[in-house]
Amino acid sequence: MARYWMMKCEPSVYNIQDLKNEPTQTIGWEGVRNYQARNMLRDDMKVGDYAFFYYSNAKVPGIAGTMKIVRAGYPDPGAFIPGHRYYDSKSNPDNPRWYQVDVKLVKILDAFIPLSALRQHPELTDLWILRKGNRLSITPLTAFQWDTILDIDL
DNA sequence: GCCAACGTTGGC
DNA sequence: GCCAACGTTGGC
Repeated sequence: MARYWMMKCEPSVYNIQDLKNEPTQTIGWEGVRNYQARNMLRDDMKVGDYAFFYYSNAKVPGIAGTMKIVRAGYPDPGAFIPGHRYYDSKSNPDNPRWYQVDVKLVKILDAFIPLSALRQHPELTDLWILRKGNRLSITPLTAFQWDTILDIDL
C-alpha cells in the first residue's frame, strides 16, 4: 500500500513552479537535516508513495500540489561536497548521515489549500502540521487525511 | 546522562 | 520581526 507524506519547503527557496519547470519534473528532495525526518526518508518512503508539496514560512502557508515518490531513500550527495549549501563534514559516503528521495510532480492544485482551511476541518485535527510546535519537515498522513484534504471545498 | 545555552523553525 | 517550541551541542 502506498503511503502518504507531507513535505515542507519554503517557496522562496524552491516552489512548485520550479518543480514543474524541471526537465523531468523530478528532483532530489535534498537538505533535510533532522534525524526523525531522515529516518522516514531512509526507511519508510517508497516508490509509489504520494506527497503533498507544502509551503512553510510563506506569506500564506499551505498545500500547493501533489507529488509522487519515484526513488526511495538514498544518501544526500550535497552532504559530501565541501562548500555545498548542505555540506556536513560528519557525513561521508561510507557512513552517510543524511538521505533524500526523488519526487516527481503529479499536479499543481487548481486551488492552493491554505493552512487556515486545513484548520477548519475537524477531521484533520490529528494532522501533524496542525499540531502545536510541530517543526518536522517530513510527516506522514493517513489515506483518510489525504483524501479529506483533496476534497476540501474552498 | 543531565541540562543550560544556543540555533532553527515557522506561524502569526 | 516576534516569539514559542523544539532540536542540538557541549560542559560537567
